[in-house]
Amino acid sequence: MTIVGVPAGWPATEEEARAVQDELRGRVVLDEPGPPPGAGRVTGVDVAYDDDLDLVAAAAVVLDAATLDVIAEATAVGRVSFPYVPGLLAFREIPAVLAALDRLPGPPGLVVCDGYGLAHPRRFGLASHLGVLTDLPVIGVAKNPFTFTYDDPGPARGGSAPLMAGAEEVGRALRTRDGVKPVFVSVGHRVSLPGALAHTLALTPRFRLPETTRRADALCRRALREAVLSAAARRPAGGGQAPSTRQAPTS
DNA sequence: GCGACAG
DNA sequence: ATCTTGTCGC
Repeated sequence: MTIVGVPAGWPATEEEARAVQDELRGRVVLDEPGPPPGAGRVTGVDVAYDDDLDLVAAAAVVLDAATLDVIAEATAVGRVSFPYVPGLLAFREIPAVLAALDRLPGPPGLVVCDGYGLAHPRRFGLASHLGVLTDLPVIGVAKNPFTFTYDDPGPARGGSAPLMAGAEEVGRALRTRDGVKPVFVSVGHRVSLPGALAHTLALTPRFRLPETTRRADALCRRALREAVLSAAARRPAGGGQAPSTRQAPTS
């Protein structure tokens, strides 16, 4: 199995990463409504990690937007490309996600990712970054409010309230199921906020989280397990093979 | 300065 | 994200 390396020139420090965000931020497109919900394709992307083995596994799962049936899926396993730093999540996830998207047999349509887009300290979260690099329509659906504030939406599915960064609305807290904690939706690239909300509701007929993220989450965990197992199998230590009897290094 | 902080 | 047992409910 091929292991995706860290791209040449990938930021190595937080300063470099922030500079990249500042440079790419201007390429985000916010004046397009995006594809209509409930038609065409919707693709979920997600990533799982094994920090000990320095492995990251990404998955992309394409659904028929009308039926939510799986049309296609792809995975990629790579080297961890950046530590987790709040505000710099994209640098940790994007190389593997791009590799998984590349391996899809057809076009992804709208992409839904875990995390944020516009709702970001520098207004350039994962969903925006992925959108700029692929020019695909992308939205972000996060499970936590990050540093933002919001008033509780109405208790019924469909209720929403502004997600605020100070006095600026950067997304919405959206109740996708009656009486269940909201999710946090923000625009990534080439999709309007109402469009992002409509897509999120279309993807949550049964569960709090979009069907896209659920499928992608399950697939990337599976891919990571298999990568960890095959890595262990290639080494004597935990792979069930005879222990190595090498000479201790003489200093 | 300290704490909080998507995944 | 990930580490983790049992438990409540459809």
